[in-house]
Amino acid sequence: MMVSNKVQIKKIDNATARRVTFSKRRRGLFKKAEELSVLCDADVAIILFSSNGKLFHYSNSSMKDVLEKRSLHSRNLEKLNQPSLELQLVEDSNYASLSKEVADRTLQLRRLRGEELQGLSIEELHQIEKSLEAGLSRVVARKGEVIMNEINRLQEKELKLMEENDNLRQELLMISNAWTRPIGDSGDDGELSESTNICNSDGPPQEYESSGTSLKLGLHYSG
Amino acid sequence: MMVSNKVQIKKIDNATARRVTFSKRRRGLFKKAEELSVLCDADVAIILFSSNGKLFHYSNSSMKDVLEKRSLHSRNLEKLNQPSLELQLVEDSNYASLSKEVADRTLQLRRLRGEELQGLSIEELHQIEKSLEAGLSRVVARKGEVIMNEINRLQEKELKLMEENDNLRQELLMISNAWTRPIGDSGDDGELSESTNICNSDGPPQEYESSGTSLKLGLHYSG
DNA sequence: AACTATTTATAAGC
DNA sequence: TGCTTATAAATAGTT
Repeated sequence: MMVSNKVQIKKIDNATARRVTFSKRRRGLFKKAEELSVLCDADVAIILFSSNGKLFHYSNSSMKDVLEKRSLHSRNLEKLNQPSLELQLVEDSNYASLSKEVADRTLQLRRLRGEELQGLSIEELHQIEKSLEAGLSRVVARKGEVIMNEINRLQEKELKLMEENDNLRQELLMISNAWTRPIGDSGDDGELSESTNICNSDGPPQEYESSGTSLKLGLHYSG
Repeated sequence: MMVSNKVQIKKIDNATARRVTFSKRRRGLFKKAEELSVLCDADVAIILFSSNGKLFHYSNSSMKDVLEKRSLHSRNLEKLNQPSLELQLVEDSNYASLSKEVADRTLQLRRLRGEELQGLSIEELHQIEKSLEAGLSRVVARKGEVIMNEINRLQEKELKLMEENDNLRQELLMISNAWTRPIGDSGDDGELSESTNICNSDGPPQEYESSGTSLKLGLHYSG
């Protein structure tokens, strides 16, 4: 018995059953909305017309004023080509609540910057102070993380560059050896000491864009 | 495991979990709304802002056309008939920029709370830190002001009350003197020492609502 | 409205 | 994000 088989999602013909289901599901829907707004810190508004044309609505606190003001004294906007009350509600509340959110968040931001504090109680000021301290400690912690990451990255890069330097020095040494018994022509001195301006191991670290380890000097030696 | 114990309906602290739950429950909510509208032939519209300020909405078909066609807003329903295309565009961009502002401020707020910091550079983190420090110092300063004001206010009130006390004591003294040579009738002892339960200068400070300094005891003495 | 068998939603894990 | 699954929650049908 009870919920014997899957409910077909189609219009309920029996008017009484429809009213009952409407009531139950309306409550369920509003409850879900409430939970969503609390759990996820979201703002939600629901406007609902029964098949008899009766209006219901739900909204969590921060949207409440707008919706309620509207639905209570259903404003005397212009009547002509009235796009129906419900749509006005939706549209107006959309825009108005958006405006409200901007204003709200702007005020919060300014207070976090230490502005617009007049009229706040000691307790409220204390709350803001706590919030700032908490945020500050998180930001500082995060900065520390990022800095450590950066340092690690730099250290790794340094290591890599030192390796690369070693490789370069070794290749240079090989070249140097190759030049001591030149095969090709000319001979305007084949002097290449281990300390040249091409690669000075004592100099400051230079910016290598990870150029690989093979030497490309444009010199062609054959050995 | 899984949904092991009853879920607490309170704000989810973990930002990631909150986003996931928001997505899931948003889908659930919209589904419920859809079912309600079909089963019960109702009209329903839902407007939803995530905690990041992002806008979502649902509406069943009979509300949908208008909602979507007019991008769910248009501030000036006061405008006659169909607002011109340009006007709608202006409104749309107004709305869009408003939306953007909400998102923007929301992000700023969250970062000031130490959330959503991933991907920020050291410099950016440093800016936020500076901003928090500046805000904190202003808030703390303001709190100091408010506290000092409160202290001053209390001190002034204390002074005033002490004055009032003095006046009351003096008046009492006068009454006391008056009673030592009674003019009226009877004589059931006119004993009124300086220490009565009417005004005991050694008692704890009492809450006087600044009742002025003249004595109204309902006693009439003639001297 | 209250009750319950059943369906549905969903939190946690991956 | 999407899928899975154990469990909590919603609810259809009946009283």
